[in-house]
Amino acid sequence: MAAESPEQPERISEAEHAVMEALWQRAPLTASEVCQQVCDARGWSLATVKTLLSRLVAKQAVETAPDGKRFLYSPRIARQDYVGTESRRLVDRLFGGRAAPLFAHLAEADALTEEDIAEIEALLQELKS
Amino acid sequence: MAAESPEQPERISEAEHAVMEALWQRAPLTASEVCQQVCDARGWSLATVKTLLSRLVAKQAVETAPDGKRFLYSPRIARQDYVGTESRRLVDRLFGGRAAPLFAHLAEADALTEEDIAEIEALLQELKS
DNA sequence: CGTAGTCGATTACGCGTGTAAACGATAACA
DNA sequence: TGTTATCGTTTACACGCGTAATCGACTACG
Repeated sequence: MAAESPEQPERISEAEHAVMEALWQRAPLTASEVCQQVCDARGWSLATVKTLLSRLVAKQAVETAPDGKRFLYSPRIARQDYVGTESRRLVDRLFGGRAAPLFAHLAEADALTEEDIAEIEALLQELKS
Repeated sequence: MAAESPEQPERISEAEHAVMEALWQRAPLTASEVCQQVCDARGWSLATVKTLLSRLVAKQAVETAPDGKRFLYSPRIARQDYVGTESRRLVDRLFGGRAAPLFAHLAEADALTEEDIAEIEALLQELKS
């Protein structure tokens, strides 16, 4: 029975998330490659990326595979899942778990493009079928 | 020209947010009253609430008005605004600022109730008019 | 007038996070 | 073979957060 997989995934911080994004986009990557993807944008040094990668490994969000002398890093959790739990968390915290108010907010804040609206409409159609 | 209102509101933490919710629901309140609203649910002591209130005052998210010997606390920022920036932050971070993918996610995760769907549909109608 | 309760303010402390330097092993090159 | 570049690991440190005890002032009751 799957033993006990507490599997309560440790929370990923914002800086760590930036690293995850790099890995989700392309993996496996070496630490240096990750740095190439994110260091400029965030003004980080390679050392910082290394720390973040270690922490992600500790949190079991990333796994390593030896490649000669160095390691290759790959995500262990799917972006889908991360994004899902984070969205859910927000909806729960701010809107009592209801998605409609969130949507209303985005609408009111003009955060919806024409495209968004069209896509959402299409999705609604699917849901109703 | 509105001078420079840095107005870059300091980030409100999750524990602080719980206190804000109490104040948004009813204000002004004394520290003890806030505690009555949240201490049980979060397992906090009055001391904790006081600390959080102080920090919120420091962040200018809450203001105090003397009432005899004690203070009454009221929110200085509107829930609307808080919720708006937090939602936006999430959409930016996880979905590149596009709301449609967020919506798709919620749909896929069955996080949408019938009611949500109906409301969203109604909102869409309004938006299109 | 003293004493107990109540307030806000101050101080505390451990943990996660952001950011990075230092260290030790190893590979590559001269 | 000695030196340099490169890895991953270890250690560091300041700051914000969660959680709270303590302190000094004041009030109200006896």
